[in-house]
Amino acid sequence: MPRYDFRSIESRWQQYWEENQTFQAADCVAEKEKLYVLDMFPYPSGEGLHVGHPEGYTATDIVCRHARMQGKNVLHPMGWDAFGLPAEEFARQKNIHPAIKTEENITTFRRQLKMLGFSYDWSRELSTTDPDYYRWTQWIFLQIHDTWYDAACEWTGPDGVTRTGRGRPIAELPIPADVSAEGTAAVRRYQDRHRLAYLSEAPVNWCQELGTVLANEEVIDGRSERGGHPVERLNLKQWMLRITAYGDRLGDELENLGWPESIKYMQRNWIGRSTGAEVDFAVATDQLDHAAWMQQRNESGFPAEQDAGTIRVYTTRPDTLYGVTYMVLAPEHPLVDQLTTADQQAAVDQYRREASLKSDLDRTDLSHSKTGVFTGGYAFNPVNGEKVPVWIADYVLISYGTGAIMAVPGHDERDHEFATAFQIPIRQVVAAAAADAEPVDISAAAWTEHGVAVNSGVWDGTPTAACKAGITTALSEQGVAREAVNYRLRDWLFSRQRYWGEPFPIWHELDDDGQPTGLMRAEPIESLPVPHPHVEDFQPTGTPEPMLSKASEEWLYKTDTDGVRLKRETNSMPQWAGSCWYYLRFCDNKNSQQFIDPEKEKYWLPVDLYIGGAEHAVLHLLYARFWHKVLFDRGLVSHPEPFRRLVNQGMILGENGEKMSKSRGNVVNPEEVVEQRGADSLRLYEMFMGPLEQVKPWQTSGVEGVYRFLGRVWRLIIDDRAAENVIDAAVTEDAATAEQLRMLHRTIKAVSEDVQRLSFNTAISRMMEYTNFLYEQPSRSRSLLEPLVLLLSPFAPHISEELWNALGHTHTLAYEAWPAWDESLLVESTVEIPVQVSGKLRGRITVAADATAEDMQAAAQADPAVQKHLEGRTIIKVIAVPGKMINFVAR
RNA sequence: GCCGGAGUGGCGAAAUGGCAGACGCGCCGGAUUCAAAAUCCGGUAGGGGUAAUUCCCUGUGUGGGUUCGAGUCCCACCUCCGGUACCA
Repeated sequence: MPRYDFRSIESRWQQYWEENQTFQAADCVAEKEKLYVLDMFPYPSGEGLHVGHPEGYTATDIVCRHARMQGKNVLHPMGWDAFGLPAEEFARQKNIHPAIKTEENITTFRRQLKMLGFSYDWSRELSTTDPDYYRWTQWIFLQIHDTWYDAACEWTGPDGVTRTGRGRPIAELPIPADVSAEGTAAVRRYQDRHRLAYLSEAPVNWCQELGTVLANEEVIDGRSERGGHPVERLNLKQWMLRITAYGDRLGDELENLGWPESIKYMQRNWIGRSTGAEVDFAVATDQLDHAAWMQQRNESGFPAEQDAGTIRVYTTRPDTLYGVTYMVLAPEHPLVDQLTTADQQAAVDQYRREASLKSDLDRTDLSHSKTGVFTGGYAFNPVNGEKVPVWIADYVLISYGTGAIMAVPGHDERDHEFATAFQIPIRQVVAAAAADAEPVDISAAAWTEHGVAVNSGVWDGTPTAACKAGITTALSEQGVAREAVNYRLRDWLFSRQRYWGEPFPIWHELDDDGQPTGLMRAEPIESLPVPHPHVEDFQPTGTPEPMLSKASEEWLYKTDTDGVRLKRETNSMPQWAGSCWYYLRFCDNKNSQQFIDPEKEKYWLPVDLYIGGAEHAVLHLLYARFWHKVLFDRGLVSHPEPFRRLVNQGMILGENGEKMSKSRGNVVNPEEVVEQRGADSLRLYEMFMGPLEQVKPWQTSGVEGVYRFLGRVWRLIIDDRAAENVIDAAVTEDAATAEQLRMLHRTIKAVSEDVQRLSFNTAISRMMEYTNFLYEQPSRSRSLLEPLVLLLSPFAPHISEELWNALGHTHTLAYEAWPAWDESLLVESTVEIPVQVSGKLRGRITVAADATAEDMQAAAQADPAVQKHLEGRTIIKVIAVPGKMINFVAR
């Protein structure tokens, strides 16, 4: 019994915390400083917890327990990201309903997390699959659906910052007169085209085997990330979210976030903003007189939409227009047919067929060399009237820019490779700016640096930057170009064909023949949630027809009050949807009137610390920020960013230094560790392994080490030979000595500062050192032990509660004041400092702590060891840092 | 290719430009024990020297540099890990 019996201790305290609701957070406590600390909530897989989960979760738990002891009001919730494909795949194989399997998995996860003693406020638990939760996921979708982006709107938000561009209610969208003249149906279609959630026919990654479309990032080398099934490209009507409208703000507002620079960088890269120009090239035909076309453009100006008979390209290097020797259209480009001549038709058709079979990822695989086909058609270069051949090639993507490029092989690597392969002329139009630079040679490779224009008519000698601006302005005035901004970021493909996802709160109007008219109605907010329909058959439909189309007629159809027949949208939302806003719902998870009470939102948000794996660096974090900004624009949240500080925990590798995986047989099961050494040992070990953010291998013997440490702390206080928890005889009520106090306060300071910095491994080392020190002491004053228990409690809460109790306290230590250190007790009267001679350590002297440089020098020169090294040498210089070190520079 | 991050004992690691290797693992030795486990105490970068020591030399991926002084700052390079990749 008085041995350190973690089994009984841990279950007893977990029960105590639960019964006393120790960690329930009160909302809107004005007199306390709030702290919202969030873990990335897990997908409750059938495998249960792995050791990576407790890593981040322990880190946040330490921060929270520490903060409570500092008197802060702490929000520390947990929930489940429970929609998703694995449960559906399981259902398909075992014919068990995903809802049942999901509930089972959640039960396991909850039990495992409780077993680790995390101080979550479990009353705020939520699952994305709860109707009460997805009701509001659907509601937020309707807010996004009800919003258009007014790029010109200048406004000042509740944060006091003035921005340009705002998501506004669709009712405020100005309707052009010619549209309203066509009637209400035309107006509705016009609005639908401008919503932030819109339907679009687009080539998507369709996986027959999984029975769903996949996001680009879910496709690897032409196969599904999950299961490795083949993926093909299909044109399907899909829901898209207009995240590109927020591209600039998502990029710019990263600036002040306390996030790792690498993550910010990755997000900026993902957004990939570039600036340049759109330029129109007139398609050469027998009838076209280029000079006349230019004249006409000069009068009409640059058309907003690309007009017939012109190829519009996007370029970031308008300064290289004189170097254009050919153009390329994406194979899917609508002008291909028009440009292709009769004798090239067959080759073009075949090339397009081949390209259509490849996914974007196949096409962007750099390993294959450039392919393409000449269309037979030509277009006029607006800067010099040259006729340039137009090709099609799959290195140009229809989904980026205008789907067409002007090719400048002299100054673009891809164009150079292509031109070389097809013997197209390469022309130099940029030269090195510096007079003494080596001449640029573009025969073997493109030269992509900035310099000065050459072979570029009136622009010769103009530096690249000025030339870009100059040509763009000049061509704009002639009506053949305009400045343009492009993003690598695409609109977010938001629909899936899966069963186990949120239904869309959208109805499609049907005509008398039961066919969709293309007009839609939103589900009225008061009838949310659109319930997740029950089905019995989880086999994929085998077609792009979504799984939800297997639902009952009653779910699928209704007649609206005006007599219009309606059919439900049968696509479902992707797994990202639920995780886009869960951090908001934690603040107010039981609210049946609103997705969050504005008062609670103002109080708790933003999240002060968000810890999770780096695998979510881009997608989850970008999507959540996007939703948050839409809600912000619509006045539904008061902060522009959801997560103030972000930390990525490093992956834990197997004992062999490889990634943990079943196939490698190196998976460590946390439940077994808890079984053998207890939750406190697991928590402590995961924090002791190394810096939180670092990738580090598991060492089972390391768990043993921290377990021994906990045993040592236990025996500092408890007499482990007694039958009951009896305080050890060595524990006294005496006053501590000055040295003991110095060690204590040094430890308090170090641990406090380390916790602040999330440097948990060094904090634990400090407590170990202090414990080792106490073992050397002939007697142990209680005043030296109680603070240690408090310092240890965020790391190993169960043993700490037990020891606190044994020391005579009747209440939990969760809200005891965090120990304070007294700086005056830290100073020692004397210090030992190193003495160097010419930079080499030659001795040590002990001097008064406040010794001056002169005192130190005198003491050092009196030291025999130092004297030996100074003998016969001339001291050139003495560097003495009081209290630190002294160095004689001698010759 | 590009962009990050990291290279320190047998291992995980520590170190505001100021005594490299704290703390832990492992290993070695001792105490305790009939014996073992557990526990407690001591040692442990490498090489050399000494009867012994608070002795000497070398050492933080490689090569340069700045500095009285560099694991730490600067330049070049090597290796590993992560991310990303025809975005015009």
